[in-house]
Amino acid sequence: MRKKMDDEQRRVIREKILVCTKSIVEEEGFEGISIRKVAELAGYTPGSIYQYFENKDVLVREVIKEGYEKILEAVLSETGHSLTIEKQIRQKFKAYTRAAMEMPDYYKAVMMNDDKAIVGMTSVLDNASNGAIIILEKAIKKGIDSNEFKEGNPKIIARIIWASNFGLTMRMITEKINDEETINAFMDEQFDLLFNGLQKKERT
Amino acid sequence: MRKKMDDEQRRVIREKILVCTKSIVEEEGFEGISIRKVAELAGYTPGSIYQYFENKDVLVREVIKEGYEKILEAVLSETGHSLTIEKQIRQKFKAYTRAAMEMPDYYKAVMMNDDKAIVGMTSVLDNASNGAIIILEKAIKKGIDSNEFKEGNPKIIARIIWASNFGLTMRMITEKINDEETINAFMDEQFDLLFNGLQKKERT
DNA sequence: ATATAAAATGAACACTGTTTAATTAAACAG
DNA sequence: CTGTTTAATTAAACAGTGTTCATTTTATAT
Repeated sequence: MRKKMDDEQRRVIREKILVCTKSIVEEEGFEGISIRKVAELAGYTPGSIYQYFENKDVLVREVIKEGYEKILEAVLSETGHSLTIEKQIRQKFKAYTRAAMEMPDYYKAVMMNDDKAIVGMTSVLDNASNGAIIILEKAIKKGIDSNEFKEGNPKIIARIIWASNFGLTMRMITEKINDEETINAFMDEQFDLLFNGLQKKERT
Repeated sequence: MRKKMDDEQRRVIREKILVCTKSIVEEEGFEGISIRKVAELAGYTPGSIYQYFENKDVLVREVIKEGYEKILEAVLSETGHSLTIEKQIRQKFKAYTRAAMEMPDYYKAVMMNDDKAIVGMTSVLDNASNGAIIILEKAIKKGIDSNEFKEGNPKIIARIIWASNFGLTMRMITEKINDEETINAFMDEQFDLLFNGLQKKERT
């Protein structure tokens, strides 16, 4: 009797299917994914794909997840430990945005999808112990406690900064703004506004 | 010989098709739109739809456009002329966001679509003589000229505020935040940050 | 070599957008 | 009222989609 594939064999085939799907995304975007195309590229018939992925959604979700993880890696590999906390945050966000704009399809897919499983992925940022949001939240709390920042809920403020950054990134992607200088100008101005807004000062 | 339909007759039928499409969107979202469903609802066969709309994209684009116009109306109908400029802007943005969150599918469709014809629609906001962005831009220019706001490019700052608002709105839609109080808290905090950041003051 | 179970296939189903030949319907002339 | 003409509508087909499942192929243990 034919032996059941072990987990490693299955993993290899799943990986091959994922790689083929990603290559389709690179050439035709997420809309271009079709089970038949994936199958042909992987050297299978369409039906076989279902032996490795429950359905198309699961396959696509996996591809999105792996793409987004690459974007997140850009944040984590950006250390800049010698700078002030504000500059650290700024650099991390900029690294994140730069990575997102290099994989716009993936960024869009993960940020816009209201599929529960994918919304959950975005909150990786919120939950991961060293995720950008947590670092940001702690820095803000520190600033408030030391009376440097104005009063406010650090959790809410952190999320607003993150959402604001997302909005600008998304608009730059949608409007196909590619010029590195323009991108930098927009991002710097946004952080200037937001961080300046955090300072504790009376309004004139 | 059968007379050609006049423009009014065609308009009426187009309108009927649009109404049917919108009713599908309301029940199943934009993904639910299919020419066959639209045709059946409108009392036609699929082929006939193509007499009134070049293709599905054109039909969908028209539906998106009309939906977004409704969102924009909310901004325009929000007068609040007795308040300060900052409060006017704040109120307009809040009206816009509230309208967008009541028609999330349409807002999402218009803001996320990189289809040239639809990106053009979003710049209605930029171009319309009394669009939110222009008002914002003028107010910012005034603040800078009167030495009240810090130095900066009003066009860029206006776009950043708009993009930041979009980001927060989109995240609240995606994360299905429905509580009116929470929505208000997030929006107010965002404007506090951004407008406070605009003030001309030395950083401590 | 053969039996057995797992993997892979191929065909089918129900759907999609779109095109086009054929049909139906309406308005005019005689 | 009867053709004729022409526009509106339809029905059928095409190529594509995701998915399922009976059938076939394949690899292994006996």
